Amino acid sequence: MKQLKQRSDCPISSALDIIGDKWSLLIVRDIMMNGKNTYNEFLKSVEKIATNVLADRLTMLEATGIITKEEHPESKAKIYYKLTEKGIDLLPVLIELILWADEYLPVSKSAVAYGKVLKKDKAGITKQMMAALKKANK
Amino acid sequence: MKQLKQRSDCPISSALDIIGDKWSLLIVRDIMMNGKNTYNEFLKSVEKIATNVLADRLTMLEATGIITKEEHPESKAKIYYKLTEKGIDLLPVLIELILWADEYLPVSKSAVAYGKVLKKDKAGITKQMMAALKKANK
DNA sequence: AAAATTAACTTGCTTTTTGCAAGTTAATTT
DNA sequence: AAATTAACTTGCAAAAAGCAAGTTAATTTT
Repeated sequence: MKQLKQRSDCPISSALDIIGDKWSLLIVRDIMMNGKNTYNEFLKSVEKIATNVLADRLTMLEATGIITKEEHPESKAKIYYKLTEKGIDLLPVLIELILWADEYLPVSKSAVAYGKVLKKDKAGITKQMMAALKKANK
Repeated sequence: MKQLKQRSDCPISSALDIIGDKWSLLIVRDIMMNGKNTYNEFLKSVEKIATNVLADRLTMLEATGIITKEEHPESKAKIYYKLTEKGIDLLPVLIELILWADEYLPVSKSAVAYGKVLKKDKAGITKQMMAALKKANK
């Protein structure tokens, strides 16, 4: 696995030591916003993560306490990945990334629309989503 | 240079295509919060970025419109790197990373203290910092 | 005014990470 | 019983990161 070392005690740097890559936050996104919870569901995302990289990221997200592996309620062949509270608390980071991308990068129509809604009541929507995620996670 | 391609039209993915790595946001941080503006100042940061990686990231941050290169006011030997508005608008992302790291990762005492202050009036402090950065940037 | 230093890179090389295709094993479905 | 699905692992090539040393122009020191 990609080794986990802290480059400094700066909070930004420390956060990036864990989630500063192209894939980790997409897995968090898929669980948080796209209702995905299994390896194969993550694999099917449009961004096409490589199988070994996905396995690696899942291991490290679990090791850092962002996700947990659980028994899948419907099948023993599946593993149910879910966010921990630490993982759910990444929501505000994702929200800010969405707002920034929405302002400056070419994104889908639906993302633009969602950005507009978000912008009007960022704090409220974030709070509400966070509460829903935490409630559903119990 | 690291090539820039959009993996999808998802805003989170698109943002990560640009700043989803271990170094880009540290350069933004150094300009935004640590008063650094030159190659050698970036090199001296505690996280110890490699010289070629720094050169690469500066090129790509400029190519994506997050920073600009300007004449240094004091010396022709130096280059003055500054944030664009697009770069300044990454402040909320950095703020959320700080808050998350502050809550879940081992960070410096001063970062913990700053996090507490931030938490009390996130929106207000962000707004004020943003205004100060944009004003200073004119 | 020559020599040393500084600033911003570049180059070459090794190590690490990513990407891709194929293979494995257990559980589930046909 | 055979085929499929789910979650990985393995092997290998390509890309990126890390490290040390070198280059060039500007600036400072002697």
